Amino acid sequence: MGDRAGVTGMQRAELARRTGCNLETVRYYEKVGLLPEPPRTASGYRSYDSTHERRLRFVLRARELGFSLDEIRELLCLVDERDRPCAEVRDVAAVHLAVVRAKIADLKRMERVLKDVVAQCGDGTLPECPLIETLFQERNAI
Amino acid sequence: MGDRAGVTGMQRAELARRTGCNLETVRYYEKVGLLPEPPRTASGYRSYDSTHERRLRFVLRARELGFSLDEIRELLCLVDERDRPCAEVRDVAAVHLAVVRAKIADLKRMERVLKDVVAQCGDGTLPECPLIETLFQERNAI
DNA sequence: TGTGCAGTCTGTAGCAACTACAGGGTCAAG
DNA sequence: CTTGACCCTGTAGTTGCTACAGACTGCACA
Repeated sequence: MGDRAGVTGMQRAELARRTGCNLETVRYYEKVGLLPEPPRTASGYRSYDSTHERRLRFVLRARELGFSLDEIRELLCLVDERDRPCAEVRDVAAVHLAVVRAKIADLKRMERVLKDVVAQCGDGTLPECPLIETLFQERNAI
Repeated sequence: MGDRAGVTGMQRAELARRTGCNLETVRYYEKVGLLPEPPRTASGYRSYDSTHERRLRFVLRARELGFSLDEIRELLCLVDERDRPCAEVRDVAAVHLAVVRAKIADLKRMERVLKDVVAQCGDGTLPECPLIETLFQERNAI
């Protein structure tokens, strides 16, 4: 409970711990404009609160879903505008979904070829390795 | 035919053109030790032949299959050793296959979530965007 | 009051795997 | 003899972090 509501005065390490984010990455996200610059204590230490935590969780979650930092920046703009961003957000996600699917297709092609050649190698006692032979063949023959 | 047998005295641009490799990448592969340093003309121009082309094709093809440059270096060592590398080559490929499969699994998880939230957004007229809400939720809830 | 240690700050350098210049040299055609 | 296309080198940029070095702060314990 106390863990969820209105926390203030967090230092970087605590924010990182609470979100599971790497310590340095927090500062990096601030540098590239994904997190707002937090207020500072008298001695210059960053002082985070729940809004920072919420925003960082958003970024981390979007990264888990494979969004690039540019895409996340775009999403955050839409979130901030609050105008009726649902259609635009959906479009960003749909584009990203297409990219993810293309990557899956790529990897599946790789997987198929690799599985085949590994199988052809059998117990590895062949004099001419079929895998090596495959790799010396033309590209685009996949 | 003339395109396949014993070509000599190729310049970088021709090697790149023949293999479909980016011009700068040829030099990069040489720098990181994936291609041997070719002989030079009197004025210092690189002069490639079919063996370079063959090796470059190997590298490019392995890259297409997602092997890292380190893995390719390892494969090329095994190719050069020629001792009976089939078993070792198969092991390198098997490890890589596992990595590829893990990536596919990752991307499929992303795809599932993205597909769901995009569908939830429907025609994009909802006041509270379900995609945004999802992104603000806990991590590891995928 | 001192001292030690953990935390924070900044800037910068490193990783993969390229890609793209800038600023010069070379070479063949017209 | 000039023009343009090629070649050379080294270095800087890309993406998304991660890890340091060197200095400062802040708190507990003796």
